[in-house]
Amino acid sequence: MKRIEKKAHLLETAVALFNRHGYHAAGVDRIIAESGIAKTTLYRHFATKEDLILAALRLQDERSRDSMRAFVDQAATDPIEKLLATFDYLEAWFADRAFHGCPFVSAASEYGDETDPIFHEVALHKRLVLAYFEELAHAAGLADAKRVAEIINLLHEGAVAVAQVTRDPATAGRAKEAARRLLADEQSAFA
Amino acid sequence: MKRIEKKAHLLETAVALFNRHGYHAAGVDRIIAESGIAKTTLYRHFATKEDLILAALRLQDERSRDSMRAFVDQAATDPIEKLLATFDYLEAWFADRAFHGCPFVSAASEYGDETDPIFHEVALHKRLVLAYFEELAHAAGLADAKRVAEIINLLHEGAVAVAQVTRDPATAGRAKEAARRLLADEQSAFA
DNA sequence: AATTAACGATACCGATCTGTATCTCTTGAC
DNA sequence: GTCAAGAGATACAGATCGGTATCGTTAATT
Repeated sequence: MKRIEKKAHLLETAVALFNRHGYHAAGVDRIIAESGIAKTTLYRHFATKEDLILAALRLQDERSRDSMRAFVDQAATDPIEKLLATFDYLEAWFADRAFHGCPFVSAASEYGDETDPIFHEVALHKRLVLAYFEELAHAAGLADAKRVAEIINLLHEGAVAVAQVTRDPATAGRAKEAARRLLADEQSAFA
Repeated sequence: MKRIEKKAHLLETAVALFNRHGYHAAGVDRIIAESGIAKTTLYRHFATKEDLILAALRLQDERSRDSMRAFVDQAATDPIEKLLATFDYLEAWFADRAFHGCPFVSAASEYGDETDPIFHEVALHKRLVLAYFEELAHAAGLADAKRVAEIINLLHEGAVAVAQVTRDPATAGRAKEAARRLLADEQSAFA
């Protein structure tokens, strides 16, 4: 395994353990044991555990937003349908055995101080996701794209939190139905 | 301070520290240091840290459901207005400096194993809150009270998650507006 | 008032935490 | 082929984790 592959493998292992056990509970020793890579190597790539957490969050930020976009693009062309398709993306995520809630919300729970770099990274991710919803709402020609995006975002976050506890992927479908009705309202208001 | 007061003080301190720093990060040593009570005393009242966490969750379960009910009862008499008033309760919660997200969702993040007693306690709380919404929806004479309750619940959880990161109490108002429109739909469907 | 039993503060236990120092080995350049 | 430089594994360091044993003190009962 090459140097860069080790770094990637380390990150993947860290992401999995952070998501399953939380950021404090998943220790560096556990991550290196699971990945089979030496601790020295880990600390060569990541100066501190905080750096590792930040890298794990950044990786998941890019990956999740890219894959949601890809999923949505192949699911629909109409912007309104794209907004609704984001909930199908959620449903697939919830059905994954590795789903244990939103890793960003979990990070915000464990590092809730607003001055913490980890909290900052979480806030950044959430802003980017919201911006994506707003982009879709704007493309749909909705009058108040920002407000619509916030509502879609609320339903997303709610679905994730509910599914985290109920472990029921159908939660996404209920959020989608609510979104559909709210979007219909928005459209008819300016028909 | 009497024995029972010490136990209560210990619990209050634990609740505050768990919410601010998370369940793993808030160690027993920190809790006793902050409360000024001996470790022996803590372990006389709570066999393990897990017991303390469970007690903290149960306390917050009772307290939060009781206070939400009290808030709602003094805010409105009509069941639909009561459902909407739950969002005003959220707004007041978000505005509290001690707000750091839902302590139950945070617990589920750190103890995500479905066999964990802590996870079980979280699931119980969430079921009870949902049952309250369903009770209100039923009292409102809505056809599908269960589905309505689930939607209200989605908006609640979403508002909490969003407010945890944005620290914006107005989030509750946006969720309330969405709820109002969805409830109007429900009512007009059977008008 | 004497005795007993429970309680609280301190010191300590082994395990685990993040992070580092050491020492060996591999690998690439000349 | 030789030497140098960087990477890996191991052992360890200091701090903190959850939990306990010891011991002094308080408080209730007879």
